[in-house]
Amino acid sequence: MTPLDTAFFDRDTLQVARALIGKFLVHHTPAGTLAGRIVETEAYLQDDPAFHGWHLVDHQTGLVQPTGRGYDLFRAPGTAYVYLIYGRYWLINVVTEREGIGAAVLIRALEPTHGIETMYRNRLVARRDCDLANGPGKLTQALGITSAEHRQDLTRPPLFFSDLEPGRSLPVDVSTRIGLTRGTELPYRFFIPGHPCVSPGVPSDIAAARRRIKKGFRS
DNA sequence: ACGAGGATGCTCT
DNA sequence: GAGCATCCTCGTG
Repeated sequence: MTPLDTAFFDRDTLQVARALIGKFLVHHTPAGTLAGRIVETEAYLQDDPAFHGWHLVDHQTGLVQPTGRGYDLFRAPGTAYVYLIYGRYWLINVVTEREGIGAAVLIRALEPTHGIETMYRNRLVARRDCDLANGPGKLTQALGITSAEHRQDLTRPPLFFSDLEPGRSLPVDVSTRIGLTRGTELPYRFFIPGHPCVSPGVPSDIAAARRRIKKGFRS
């Protein structure tokens, strides 16, 4: 289980988000090794209204205010950015591109492969293996990831990425992202088409279009 | 199957 | 005070 190194994350974020599909997220915990194959990711870029560091950037000059939670997205490639959403769920990103550039990849879904029994204990509502980690809040629950992992170096244990199937190539599709109100038109989501463990969410622009149709608007 | 609504706490977009 | 890169439950069909 060799960790992916800093160089893997120190490059174009869309490339990293695509390359992470099929890699594994591994967490060594006291209860054993918990891991899964990554089947869905999203990229967040410095020049992106959905990016948590967007308000820190002067988009004319490129200068960055080094304050607040969002600044952790400008740290060294391979750093964990873990935050709480809706007061309830932890989401994990890995920071990309060189230090000082703001960008990250959100891990959105895993196919559980190691420590599945422990994951069921971490997620009592799960009925099938794919229910354990088919969403960004679910996979952190399954793998025991919380704010304790925020700003950890993800290029070394206990929490890291690994290529456990070198040479294997999987199909990857692209779409717009899920659960957003801004940046909804950007094609920054990557996933394995038809994979049963991809999250059930609907891309935000498609969801919005459905709501409009239901209210009686025409396209 | 699917949709509506609520939980819950941190950040400031 | 508003908004949020979510998930679960409960209602209806």
